[in-house]
Amino acid sequence: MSYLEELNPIQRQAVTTIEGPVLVIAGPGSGKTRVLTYRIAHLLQNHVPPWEILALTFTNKSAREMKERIEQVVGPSAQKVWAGTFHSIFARILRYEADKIGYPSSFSIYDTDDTTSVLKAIIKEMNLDPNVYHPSAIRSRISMCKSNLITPILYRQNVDMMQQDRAAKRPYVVDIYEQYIARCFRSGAMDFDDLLYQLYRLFQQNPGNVLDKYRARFRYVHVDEFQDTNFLQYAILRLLTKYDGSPENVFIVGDDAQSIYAFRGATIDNILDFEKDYTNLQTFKLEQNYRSTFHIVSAANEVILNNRRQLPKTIWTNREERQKIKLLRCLTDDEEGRRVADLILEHKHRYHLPNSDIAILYRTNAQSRKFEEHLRKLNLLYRVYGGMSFYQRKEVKDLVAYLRLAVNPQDEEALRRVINFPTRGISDATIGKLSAAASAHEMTMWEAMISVPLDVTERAKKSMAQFRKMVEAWQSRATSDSAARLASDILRQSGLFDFMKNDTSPEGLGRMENLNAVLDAISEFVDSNGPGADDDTELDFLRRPGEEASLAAYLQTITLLTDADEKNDGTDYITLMSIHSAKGLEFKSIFVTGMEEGLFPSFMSLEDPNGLDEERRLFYVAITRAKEFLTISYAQNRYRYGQIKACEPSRFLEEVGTDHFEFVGGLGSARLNAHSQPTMPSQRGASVSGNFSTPRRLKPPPVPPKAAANFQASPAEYIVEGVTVFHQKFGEGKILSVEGPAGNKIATIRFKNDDMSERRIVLKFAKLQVL
DNA sequence: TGACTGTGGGTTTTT
DNA sequence: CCCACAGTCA
Repeated sequence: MSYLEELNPIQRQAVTTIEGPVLVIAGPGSGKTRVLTYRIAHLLQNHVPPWEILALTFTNKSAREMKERIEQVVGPSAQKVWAGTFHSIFARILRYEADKIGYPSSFSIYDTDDTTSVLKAIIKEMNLDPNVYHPSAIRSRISMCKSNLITPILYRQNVDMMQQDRAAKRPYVVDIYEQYIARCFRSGAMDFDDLLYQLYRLFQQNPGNVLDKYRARFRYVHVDEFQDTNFLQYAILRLLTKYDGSPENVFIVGDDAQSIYAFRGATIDNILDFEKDYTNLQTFKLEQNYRSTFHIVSAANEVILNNRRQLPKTIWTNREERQKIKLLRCLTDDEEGRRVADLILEHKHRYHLPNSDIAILYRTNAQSRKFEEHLRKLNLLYRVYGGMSFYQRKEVKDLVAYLRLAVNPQDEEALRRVINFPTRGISDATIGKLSAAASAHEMTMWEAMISVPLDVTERAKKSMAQFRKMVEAWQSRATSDSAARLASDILRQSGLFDFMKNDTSPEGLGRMENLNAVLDAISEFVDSNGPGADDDTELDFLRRPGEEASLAAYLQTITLLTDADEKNDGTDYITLMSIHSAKGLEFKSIFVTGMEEGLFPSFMSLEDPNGLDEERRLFYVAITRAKEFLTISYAQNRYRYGQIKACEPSRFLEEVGTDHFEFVGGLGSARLNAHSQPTMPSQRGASVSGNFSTPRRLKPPPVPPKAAANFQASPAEYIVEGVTVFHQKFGEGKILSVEGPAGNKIATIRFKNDDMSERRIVLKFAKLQVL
């Protein structure tokens, strides 16, 4: 029982309370994951069979980590615990039970792009204006409905919602919603919300007593990050664990202060409801922070105090004081990028940090570019998360669409995607007729292709017949043949391979590589999930041999992956990600960037106190990711929509006591100007340093006095081709080239407001400041 | 059919 | 500024 000794008394109590409902309120860095994993390990040690244990998380990554850590304590039986994301576990259950609610077990999963594209098609068919019925806005409204169990019928009965739609001049949203549901169903497809919603329906309707089966099976249920669950997720949890005679072994872990998904329907009410619904509840509060040093923990406490509603708790640490929080004031977003990169380099040397100890966090993904630029200049390796995942790339989606079609030909989105790609003589006009026929008969395009005679050319008919034959051939092999072989045949027979192989550009080769990577991934998937992967299947009624290795299972898995789930190849890189994706992670050195009003907090939230509180929690999450070094930066001017805009420092900075900050030297190295008297006056608000021409001003003064006051020459090594510099006499200019030996370099510069087109300037003498 | 151009619109966060 | 999309041309 040595693992119990690694826990503090409260943690140990929580872990060893194995009967009845348990709520663990866990502050950042308080050993939340440890408690969760050790609790499961403890169950296993006490002879609870692994398949009776369910653990639900939000990301694949945390599920994987959890499994690994359980395995370290109890060995391989950990792999049989049902640990995964809500979406992936539910997809798996739905795969087994699909027929009970009228879906094929090989149902497709529509990702956000698929969903949007279905909505676009519906909007178009209904002759509605896509500028009014903005597809992505409709998508989020539908998503909101599903997450709150609002069916189209309830929608129509809901006076408020109907009123909202009328007020927004889009009274037909509910009709789109209805159409959308019908289409998805016909196509044998579920979107992300359906994976929860349809499971709820299944459980609620309980055909064949299916719910009782799962109740009996999952006797120990765990939920991580409970503060991020939405109404629907909680409803499912309740169905599963709250009933007459239930042992109510529900173990939930969360922190209201880290709730950052309210915008997606997560609600703190779930924690409060949990206390009401499970009356035997035992609550444990983990308040000791083992992660971060003093200034970081204190700053976090001070900030979160400004939120209105929260469960009372105080996070404390007995880790030593160490570093203060570095605060970087930068003139522009570009300078922010440069200085963060510089600081990282310096940091690495001074403290011998590997790249993997460092992360740059930001509010919006678009901010990554500046950092990438400057990290590249310093030859620092980095990886950006939150971009397009592997499976979202066009070529991969194309191949996957073919695979989806082989498994489920009703999949309309897949069909649309590939029916004429690569081109096979089925024109847009033909596709339009096919689609219209399908709608008219309330069937899928695939069905229409089979049974509705179309008024098209013989050539088009022939092409369609050929296409059909090809897909049918794959379809007949989909369940019997090896997924890997089938996929490889599909790549060739579809014409994708031939289409791609002609492209020998570097990008083309990369795309080809990606396709091969999909094939490899399928082989690997089959190997690790195939028959024999599990030796006591008969005890685990959900594991049917072979089923888990099917092509359908693979396709359903990959749609739920994000780029955070891609394997890293062991290289040592700096992490760049949004704060949202950093939730649950920790790094020795964290940079929280872009701390400006309107950016963080986001301008979308400025009007709304709840929104602001959520932004504040997000800031709380951001700074508590840091173990030892925390650097916070903001820019006074930032490009937005291609134009430079003056920015105020974020209000959140004022909420941290100045004694936790160290103001770092550099160009804008005054104190935080919002609440202490700036040592350099006139850096606020609209007084954009004049070296940027504001769009409305026709002729900016040639030597803006304010910029001159702030002028600080940059070292010669920063002056390289392509950078923008400021010269005290000539103003803003761009470096066209740099030549000559080190120490005696000459730069060719084009200044914006200068009669001469170019000037050659000897760097040794000239004072230039990189902007 | 594909490649190119202009324009219009948009930035919050994600399974 | 950056992207997606519609429309035009070869």
